[in-house]
Amino acid sequence: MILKREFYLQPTLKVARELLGKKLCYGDLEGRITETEAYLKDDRACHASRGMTERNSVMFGPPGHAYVYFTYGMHHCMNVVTQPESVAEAVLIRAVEPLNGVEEMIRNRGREKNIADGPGKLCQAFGIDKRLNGIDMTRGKFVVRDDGFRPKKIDKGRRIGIKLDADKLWRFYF
DNA sequence: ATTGGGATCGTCT
DNA sequence: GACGATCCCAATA
Repeated sequence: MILKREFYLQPTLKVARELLGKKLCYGDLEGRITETEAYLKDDRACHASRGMTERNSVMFGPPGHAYVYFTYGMHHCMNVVTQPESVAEAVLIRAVEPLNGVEEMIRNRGREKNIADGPGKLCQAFGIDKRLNGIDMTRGKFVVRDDGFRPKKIDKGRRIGIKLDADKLWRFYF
């Protein structure tokens, strides 16, 4: 079943944990989510922490929508917005294990290994870019599904690549 | 196995 | 005008 609005209204740290093991689906491409990071409103590492800008405005919108941004001049990263409108929090999808459409992902990536084991890599593998910024992930062809899979054990650690609030253990993986 | 540098450009100060 | 919620390759140990 497709994850719906209520799922994304739970506390953001809980959403980040519970997204692990769910399936990220974009058309026929599917991958098991294996790593996430939470970004909270009073968190200096969060793009929204210094107010709304054109880039981060989707984070201030309704839950269950995709926040896709472009960074380092060459990579896209994707989040799912959590919390009600005007509460700017989100969960970054950092890695997935390819399940379906692997051949297409390999084509998109131009290599056979390390297909989707990073936030920029999975966006390239799935063909996710700014065109998907702001779209509703509770319906349509870009969604997260629960197929009953549950991770055996979930680990946590520091978030990657940030300077501010780097001590928070808000990265989850299995 | 780990580390360091370069690529590259949209966004924010 | 500076720098990033990154990736890849090459060099090192």
